[in-house]
Amino acid sequence: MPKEKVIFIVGPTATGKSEAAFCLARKIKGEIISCDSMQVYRGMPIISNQPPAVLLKKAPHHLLSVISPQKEYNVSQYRQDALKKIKLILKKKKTPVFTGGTGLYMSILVDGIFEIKAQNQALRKKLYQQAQKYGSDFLHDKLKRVDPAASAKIHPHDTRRIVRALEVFKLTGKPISILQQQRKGLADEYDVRIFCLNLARAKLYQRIGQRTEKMFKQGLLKEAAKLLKLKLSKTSSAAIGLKELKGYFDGRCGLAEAKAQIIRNTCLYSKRQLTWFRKDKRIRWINIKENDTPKKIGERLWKKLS
RNA sequence: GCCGAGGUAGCUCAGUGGUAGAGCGCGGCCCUGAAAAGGCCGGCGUGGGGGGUCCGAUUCCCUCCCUCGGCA
Repeated sequence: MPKEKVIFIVGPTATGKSEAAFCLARKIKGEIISCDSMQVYRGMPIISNQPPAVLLKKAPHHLLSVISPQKEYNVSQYRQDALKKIKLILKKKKTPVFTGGTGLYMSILVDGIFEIKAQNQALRKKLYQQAQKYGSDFLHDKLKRVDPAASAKIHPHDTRRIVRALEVFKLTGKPISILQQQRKGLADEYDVRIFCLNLARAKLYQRIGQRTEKMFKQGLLKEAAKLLKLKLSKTSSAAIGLKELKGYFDGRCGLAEAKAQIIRNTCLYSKRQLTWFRKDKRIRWINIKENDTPKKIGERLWKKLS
């Protein structure tokens, strides 16, 4: 029996993934699952650039607007949510079509993550305090003693990963470098196809600028103001646009400057996304041109599936 | 026209008589429970033009050009 297909359409932001995924899903009786760390949040459709309402109406979309922006969310939780959706969709004899730009989410789905629950906010907080007091190198030395492999891999300044590695070790008594080898993902079970949409760099940046303008026209300011009144979680508050507009609302910079910052930070983000995707050799690249319509891109994807 | 300040990286600017740095940008990379986050690497340059002093000038002197502020 042939393996069931699970499709991923990834790529840097502003390449038209949502539309292309929609067109493909239509052709193959697929249902779309978001692979995006921000679109899971409610109340931020503009800032997180969710697919337009027209598309949402015409095809089933999953994992959009499912979490309160006041709540934390993470890869592991995403993975569990996504796995449930896959089963649900396959049961209906339909094909899951993931689309989004969060490289880690994709990779954790495709390749897996270690299942042991090892997270403790209090411990984490304590470790961060230590990092601040004695420096990240201090914690890095500590890690070196319990998990030399991890410490060799993590840069002494990368506080996040050092803290995480120590947290896991303290909670489980096992080195994270060992646990990380225990992973089983979709690739072991399904016929996973990954496509990455891409544009010439200059065009990509140009589109990001255009899209940012569009977001403002759609009511970004209003949405951001509303969000900023809430006590946002660490995760949701990291959305590009929020910190920049907060500066504007607080009178620390003008609107034009805030907008320029949003565009710049989005371009930087898109570059990091590309780095992530480039290293995954399973990805099939779809180079798109300025005037390619979503329908045309959807067709190209469809042809590459068979 | 006169007086003052200044012309150094894509931008904002620092510095030095022994051919130049920082932040941002730009490019590349890493990534296993915050990932739109976090971290690492790379200087990408006819030092406004010309002349002079000097072993040696981006640095000192002269001159021209340009920009900004003040006075006319």
